Amino acid sequence: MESMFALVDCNNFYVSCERVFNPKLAGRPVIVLSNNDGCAVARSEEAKAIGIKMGTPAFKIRHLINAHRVAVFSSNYALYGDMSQRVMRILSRFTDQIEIYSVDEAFLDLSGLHSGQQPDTLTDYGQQIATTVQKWTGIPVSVGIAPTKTLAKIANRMAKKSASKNRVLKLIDSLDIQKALEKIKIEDVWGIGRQYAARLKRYGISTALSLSHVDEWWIQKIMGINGVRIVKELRGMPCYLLENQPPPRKGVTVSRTFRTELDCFDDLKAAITAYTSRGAEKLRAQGSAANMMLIFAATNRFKSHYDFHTATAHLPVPTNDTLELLHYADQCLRQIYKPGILFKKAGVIFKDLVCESPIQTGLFDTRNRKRPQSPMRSRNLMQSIDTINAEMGKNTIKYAAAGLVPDQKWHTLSRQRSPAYTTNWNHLPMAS
DNA sequence: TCTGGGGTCCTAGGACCC
DNA sequence: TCTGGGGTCCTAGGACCC
Repeated sequence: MESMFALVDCNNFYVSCERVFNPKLAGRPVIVLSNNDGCAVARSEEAKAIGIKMGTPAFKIRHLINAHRVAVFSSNYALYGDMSQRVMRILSRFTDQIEIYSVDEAFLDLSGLHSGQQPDTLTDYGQQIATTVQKWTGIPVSVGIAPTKTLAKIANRMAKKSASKNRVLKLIDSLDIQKALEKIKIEDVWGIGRQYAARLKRYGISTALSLSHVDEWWIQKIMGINGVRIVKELRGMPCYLLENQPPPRKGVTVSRTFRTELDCFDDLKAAITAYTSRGAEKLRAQGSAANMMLIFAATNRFKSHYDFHTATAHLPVPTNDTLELLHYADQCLRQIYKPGILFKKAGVIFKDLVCESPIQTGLFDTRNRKRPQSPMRSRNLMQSIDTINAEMGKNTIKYAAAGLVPDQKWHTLSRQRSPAYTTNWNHLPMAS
């Protein structure tokens, strides 16, 4: 059976989420900023049109924001995460052959639909998907349909640019594919970033079409096996399959930039405590336990002198117990902290993850001497805390070392966060 | 003054073993 | 003590993604 993929991608996702609950934003330039109100990470079409580029720091576009009355939002991950789930649930009604690729994109396997159908079946189906998502969530999406994921990415890109209201585009006939590849710049091909684009251009390869014609041996030398896969995919031979059930993550990271520089141990410790607890929650949520943890703290990377300090702890037994992890986090932090250094960012990384159950208790496990709790009791405690925090809101229960004062120096800054419309009863929008 | 966060895969090279 | 080749495992770094 011939393969056929659809890539469904939400348009300007974070901005669209804000617009759903704030209709006055329609037609206006709107941007959403990264953590700490740092960089523009989502832009409405109007914001793109006045020259706001992806990833630009907010302070560098202050003049554009003022001149064009741009609506600016801090990022609101509770809202975007919830809207993402709604979109994905709707897509799942169309097929169970779905791969949730990111917060705002999913691949659908439509090969069953493709074989022996009327010529327009696929386009109609794409329209139906786009219309349903828009109607039920208010989020506009584009749909690209093609025989490989790489071509579906390209089809999606072209669908977004098309002026028509229904943004669905299929690339199936080889002549259509040729014409499309000719228009796509090499750096816009999925898997070709800045470095490879520059290198390929030096060899005169500047469009997706010319990339599709290169010799496989040659591209293997330049880009390794992934280069070969990209070339084949551009020719219509699928190398990347639908990943229906994603494997558990191989590592878990929690890190943040602080709103100001910190040199006080207690502030840094409060931050690391919060990140460690959050990381442990993530481990438990995916049923993993860590063999190793790494704590890092860094100075401001935009200053002339940059320091990046790390310390690692190998855990005696794989664990996802917050109290135990906090114990090692503290040890690590004491290794890297030095008075007088101005830290701007810190984080925790859990690696060498294993499946959490059954808990393997090593023959020489001395954990019970250091930590009076039995593994079973701690597991029940962690479960209770996770349940309470899930039902009553994040940080209903937290660790005292993370600090009890609401507004701390290490917290991220978000001056213009919209309400949590869909996940907090107190923030429900009012009809007036 | 002000510059995000969290992932993946691949490859080359060194250590080690037989 | 000298000599050779080949396999595996691990790690760091580089590239990419959203």
